[in-house]
Amino acid sequence: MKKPHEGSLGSKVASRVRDAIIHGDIALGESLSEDLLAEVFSVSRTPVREALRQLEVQGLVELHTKSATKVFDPTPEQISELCEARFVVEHRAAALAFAKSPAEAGAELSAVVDDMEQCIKNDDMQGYGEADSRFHDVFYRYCGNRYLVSMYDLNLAQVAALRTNLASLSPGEPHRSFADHRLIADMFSEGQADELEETLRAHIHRTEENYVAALKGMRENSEESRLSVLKRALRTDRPIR
Amino acid sequence: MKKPHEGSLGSKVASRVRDAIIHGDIALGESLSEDLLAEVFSVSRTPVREALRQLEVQGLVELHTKSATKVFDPTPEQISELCEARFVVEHRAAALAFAKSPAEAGAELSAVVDDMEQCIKNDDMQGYGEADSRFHDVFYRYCGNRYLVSMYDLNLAQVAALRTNLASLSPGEPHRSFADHRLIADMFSEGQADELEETLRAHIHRTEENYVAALKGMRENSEESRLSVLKRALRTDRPIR
DNA sequence: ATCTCCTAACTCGTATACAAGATTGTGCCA
DNA sequence: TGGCACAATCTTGTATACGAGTTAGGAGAT
Repeated sequence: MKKPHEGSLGSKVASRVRDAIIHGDIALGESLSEDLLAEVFSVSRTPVREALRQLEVQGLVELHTKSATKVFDPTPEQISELCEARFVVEHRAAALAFAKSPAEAGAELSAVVDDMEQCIKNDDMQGYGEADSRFHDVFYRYCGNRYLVSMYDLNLAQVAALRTNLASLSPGEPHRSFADHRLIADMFSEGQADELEETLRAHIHRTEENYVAALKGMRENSEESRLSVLKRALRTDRPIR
Repeated sequence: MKKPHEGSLGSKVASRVRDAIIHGDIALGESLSEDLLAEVFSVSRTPVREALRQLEVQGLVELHTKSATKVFDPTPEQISELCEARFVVEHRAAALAFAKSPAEAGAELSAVVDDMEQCIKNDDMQGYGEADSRFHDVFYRYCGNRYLVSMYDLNLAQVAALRTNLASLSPGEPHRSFADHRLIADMFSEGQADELEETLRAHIHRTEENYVAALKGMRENSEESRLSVLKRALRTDRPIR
């Protein structure tokens, strides 16, 4: 009795497309098509459809009947709502994680912050972004509530996509972001729940402001062949099976 | 440019199966099959698969590769986690609803509570359950955050299913539940945020205890023909299209 | 030159067929 | 009688074909 559809082609396609969106290889707002994706990955439309449904749940694409499906393209209001919802769930996850496994979770947080410091020294922005994801992931791995985890999954991918697509446009980052994370990790280790909540709120709120600000300065798209763009973006040289 | 897949067969099938699970026509833990559902609804497996994927997201069914898909069958721990997550999101939604539309939301809450009172007088348990759903729904319709709404959707159906499948076994209900709702509606109208949070927490916590207690007393299933059970449960006399 | 309408291409929705893994029951053997 | 192996059956995964709605672009008229 195995778990859901882990090894299915649909999940593999979903992963590839998700990564491409998160890494900015596919632009926000770009329109996709099931036929095109099927051709690119050399699979039929069936797993592609399943993949797009998964991505829709995570808010990465918008499906329209009998019309193109488009990569999500958030408005400023949407970003605010996303960050608000994220804070609501995450501060509770952090509290639960501290209640259940303060030592282990605290150690992991510190370790991730150290990684972040290294990435900043090496000017490795992608590495920093991934460390950022791992940082917040710690709360959910130790919170012990599968429903909070699935709620987090609802906006996890969107947050990651916004980070790589917009954060790079914010001057002063990631140094202020890094200071936040260091602070949060320390407060967690010392069990300062109230201070942690406030710092987490401030951190996510600053993130929100950065994204909204960066959003005001993005238009034009490259006018290249759709197929070739996707082939490069999705790295089809690495076969999906 | 129409919205997602509202009118699709997949969504219709999902609705029907969801209602059947919520109303207790399909037992918790029962195993389904795509072929069977397709036959019952006179559609192909394709929309059935899509429906099951939707229900999986809402936690109503569990999919297993190359094996049966089963209706969810929560453990006590799972119920606790469900209620915890629900409270986290809902108390925030309530706060946002009050901040945005205190008058309208308050009026709707009071109206729903009046409906509840009528249902109790008429001993209409199903009506009471639906009113219960509408009550909590008010917070989300006025909270103005689409992400909180989608988070709520993650456990909305499960909560409804637990209510009809387990709540009837709890003596003293729904009178205590009704008192909670009246209290919450009043506190909301008066803007007593802190008291509302505590009452909401107590309400959901009592709900949790009722479900967990009721869960300890449910085994055996009727041994009827699977197909005929489903045909009756899903009310195939009402064609799906 | 511009606007309108119509057609052709494109997109998703559904049905069907085939393939592969999982389950279950049965019969053989110890 | 108990356990094990095997095969028939059931389940889901994937591919393909067809249909219906949408969109975009071009031809024609003004």
